[in-house]
Formats: sequence, structure tokens, C-alpha cells
Amino acid sequence: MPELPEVETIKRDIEKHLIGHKITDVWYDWAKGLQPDPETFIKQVKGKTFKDISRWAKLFIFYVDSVPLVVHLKLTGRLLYRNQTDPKDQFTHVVLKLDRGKELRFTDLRKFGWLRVLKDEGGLDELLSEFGIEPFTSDFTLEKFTAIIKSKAIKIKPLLMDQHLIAGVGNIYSDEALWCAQIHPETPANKLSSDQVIKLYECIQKVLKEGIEDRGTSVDEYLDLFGRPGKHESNLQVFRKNGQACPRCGTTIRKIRVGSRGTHYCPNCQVKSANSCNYR
DNA sequence: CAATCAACCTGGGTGC
DNA sequence: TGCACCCAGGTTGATT
Repeated sequence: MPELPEVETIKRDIEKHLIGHKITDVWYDWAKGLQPDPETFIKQVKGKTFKDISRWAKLFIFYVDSVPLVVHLKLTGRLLYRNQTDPKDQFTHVVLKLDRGKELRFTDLRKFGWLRVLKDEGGLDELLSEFGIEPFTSDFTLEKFTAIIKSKAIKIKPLLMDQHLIAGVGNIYSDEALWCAQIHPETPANKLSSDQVIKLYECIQKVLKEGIEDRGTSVDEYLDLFGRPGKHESNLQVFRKNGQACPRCGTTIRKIRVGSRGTHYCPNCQVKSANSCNYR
């Protein structure tokens, strides 16, 4: 499942390899994936050139000439940079044929992802205004983070995953950040101590940074632009480690459901009130 | 405002 | 072997 580190990894590969390519043709077999509709999409991108790429939360923002093109991979989407002669990839639903014999394939087992052309800059501003503070920007200050946490009575894990509040954190990295900060995932956000908020603020950036350094986490479907898995799975501390020993204290990691999401935590290190487990 | 749940999808796993 | 069922989780939207 691509979250911020996975999207960032692909974005950096795109910067190096895809920019400058011209889109010569578009193939698709799944109309709902091309927005607002396939006809508009093709008309807007065909014959144009990839000029720029950025990332916001889990979104890719391309510019094909001056047209903003936004891509969301959701749970099982991939962007693959291939030679036109390469063997077919399973679950390919959109192909942007490029010059110099290359193509960009969008594959998606579950067809949740999408590619969308926007009318103009205004459309992009409107889309991005929906998102909360973005880690690794100057917007992500301890003050703003604290204000968000203190204003909500919801459980801390769903808060971290709410894109309208914090942008880019999903199921994997929220579990990892809460383990790092030794906070129980069901703690009401506004009940966290100031020390816990600071710790969590640091841990979010730490786990995302480590994820990027490892080129992402390949549990399930994630692969990079060249179809290679990330290396961060071996550095996960709790995610999908239920039944195994907590790397910090040895207690068996437990899996529960929080807000209908599978959630992994250490019942000894991560307690709802002040905890007794010494860090490292 | 917070919590829950269905919907969007389909492969993989389990149990009978 | 076949079949019914459940699970995975990003996001939206409806309902309690």
C-alpha cells in the first residue's frame, strides 16, 4: 500500500527518468480510471511532454506541458516505466505510450487508483487545499501538530491517518510511529501529554524518513518505477509482526482493530496512560 | 463532533 | 475440487 515514502520513492525515480518524455498515445481498458473521462483525459495529454513532477501527501502531481495530471495509487496501484517490447504486466489498465520506445504503465489489482487531468492551477489548488499539514514542509511545525492533536477527541491512530489533518501517513507508518513514540493507538488525541505529542511529532518524521531511505515498504503490492520492491519491510518494528516479540521489550506484539483498520502494537510499551517501559 | 459501516475491487487464504 | 466466506486497506459519503 503506497504511503508517503513509497510515493516519494517513485517520484524521485520519475524525476530522473520520465521527465522529457513525450506521450505519443494512450491505451486503456478501464474507463473509470481515467478522469474526468477517457475522452477528455486523452485529449489533454496526447502529444504533450512530461515537464515536471511533485508529490503532495500520497498524490503524484505531473505537469504534461501546462496541464496538471494527478495520480493516486490507493492500495494496489503501480506506475511502471517499461520498454514497449517488455512482457506485459499483470493488471495493466492504462498505458501512456512514450517516445524513444518507452511506456508508463498503470497497473492496479483492485482498481481503486486513478489518473486525473485538472482544468488548471485553480483545480490543483482546490484539490490540495483538502489536505492537512505535510511532513517535510515548513508547514509541519510542532505548534501546528500540537494544535491539531489537542483539538480532537478521536483516537490517535485514525487521526494520524486522516489526510485532512496529517497528509501522507497510512496504516503502516501510523503503527510504526505510535510504537516509536510508545503511545497506545486508541489513546484519545486530546489526552496525550505534551511530552507524548513531541515524541510523536519526532517519530512520524523518523519513520517516514527511514521508509524513504529504504525505498519504501513492500508488504502487499508496492513496487517502484522499475518494478523493484522496497527494503523497509525488514526494518519494520510492529506492522504485521503480531505474535512476534517487541524489538524493545520482548512482549508479544498484538493485533487489534482500530477504526476498522488492522493495528499492531506492543501491549507493554504502548499503554494508554504513562508508560513504564524504558526506551532502549 | 465522534464512531461505524458500506462502497469501490479482486486475489489469496481458510474452512467445510 | 469446489464453494462460500473473510480479509487486506485509501478514501468518500451516509448514517447513527
